[in-house]
Amino acid sequence: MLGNRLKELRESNGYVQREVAALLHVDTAFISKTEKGEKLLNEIHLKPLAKFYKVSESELKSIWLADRILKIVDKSNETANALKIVEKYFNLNK
Amino acid sequence: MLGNRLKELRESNGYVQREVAALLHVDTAFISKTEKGEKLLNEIHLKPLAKFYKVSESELKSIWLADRILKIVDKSNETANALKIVEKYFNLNK
DNA sequence: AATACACTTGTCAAATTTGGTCAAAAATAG
DNA sequence: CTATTTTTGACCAAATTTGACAAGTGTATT
Repeated sequence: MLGNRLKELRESNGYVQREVAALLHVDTAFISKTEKGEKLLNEIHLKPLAKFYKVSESELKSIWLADRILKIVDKSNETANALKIVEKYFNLNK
Repeated sequence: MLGNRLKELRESNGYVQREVAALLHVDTAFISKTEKGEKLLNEIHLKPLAKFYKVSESELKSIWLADRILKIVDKSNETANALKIVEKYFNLNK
């Protein structure tokens, strides 16, 4: 999810992975894996990426959080219920 | 969250932590911590607990999942967005 | 076909998290 | 007061995660 978005941003801006890796001071192999959704970026990388691509950090953070949640849930009623519980807990949605 | 529910179930059924600990083959200290929300139970404990208290495993699993999600989110717009993304991903709701 | 660059993949060490234990302290019940 | 229950804190092994490194694949260019 975040991987796809970042790959899209990278390509539409004409960058190669090496440049993103340099920005974040990580290996290009790691960038490859994050774009493929094999690994998740560290939260501290969201801000520099948002600046780099001129998108809101909030957008990236939302997708990043979604990815983390997706790692622990599946498509089930329990998941649907759990999400409702969390929403109610924070009284998000109205 | 799950801790409160389990404590409620335990007390309303007149058990002490030692008995629950025995059921799960763990220390009473650990039960105390899970009831206080300091530690999360392992998923494998949900089934025996559900049987023990005669509630659905699905209920416990939902709350347990919610707890795990709550550990990685906070009350923010990003959280609200992330939950929407996850719902859409699984097309839960509708 | 050789070189060059972009990307991917496998493996691994180090750091972190998870799921507990143990001993002792504190609360509570009898 | 004393016996039982619950809580606390310090610790730990095992599982997971993070990200580096080396080596591989794909594709253009020459």
